[in-house]
Amino acid sequence: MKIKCCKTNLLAVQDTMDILKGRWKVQIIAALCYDKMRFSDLQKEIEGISAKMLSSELKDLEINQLVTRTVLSTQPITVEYQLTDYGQTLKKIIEHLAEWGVEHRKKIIGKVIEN
Amino acid sequence: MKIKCCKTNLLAVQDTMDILKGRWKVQIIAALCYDKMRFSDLQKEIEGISAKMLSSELKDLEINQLVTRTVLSTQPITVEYQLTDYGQTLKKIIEHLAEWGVEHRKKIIGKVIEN
DNA sequence: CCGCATCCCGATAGATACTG
DNA sequence: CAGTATCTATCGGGATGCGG
Repeated sequence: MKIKCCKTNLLAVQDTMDILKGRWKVQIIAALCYDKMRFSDLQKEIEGISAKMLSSELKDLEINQLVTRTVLSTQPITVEYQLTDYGQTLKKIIEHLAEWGVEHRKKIIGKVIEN
Repeated sequence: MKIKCCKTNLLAVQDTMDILKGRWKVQIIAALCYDKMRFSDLQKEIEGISAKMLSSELKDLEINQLVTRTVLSTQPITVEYQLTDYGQTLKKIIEHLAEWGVEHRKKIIGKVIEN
């Protein structure tokens, strides 16, 4: 598909960003990319996130049908989150973001060494 | 490059998102993807952005070496912005975001029609 | 273990007016 | 035309405590 530079595409980009907005959503999706995870494991995996934010961000993602929430009748209760098929369609984007981030960090480190 | 689900990659993703964060940066880059543009044209192209935001977001992008700023000695003065080669490396990501946004909108519209 | 409720603060960004 | 300055409203998100 050919993307042209016009308002339609600016809006399309914005639609996507609206769903991924906030400090944590992309990281949550990235963490779920390769496996379902429990709430507490997600919180360990994602450095610095509070339970409140994890909970509310997951709810947003659930509303947008990117993740499913499964309550397990363990004692005490545990909850598993997992990407939906639809959520999986974001995987490629996440991978690109990660690759770019890695390259960017290299570039920054290179600069630091130069000086 | 193989991306694994580990903290390193969550951080890499976050590095990228930090650079693209805020309501407007991605749209600005998208607008500049296929041509350099003047300040006023950018403001027309990007629905709803104020001069203040456009100015400060462009400054951030310039600091991160994603765009260049060129003052033309016209009367009155005009300023052109254009993606750097480094900024161009974000083009693929933007395209993916746009494609996903288009698909997502289709999905949403489908839902609306269903109900 | 999971997650909601409340309180609170700093960052973000909109409106408006002004300048070289 | 391309910004800057100021003022304000809003929002993200941290801390803490409670409840199922």
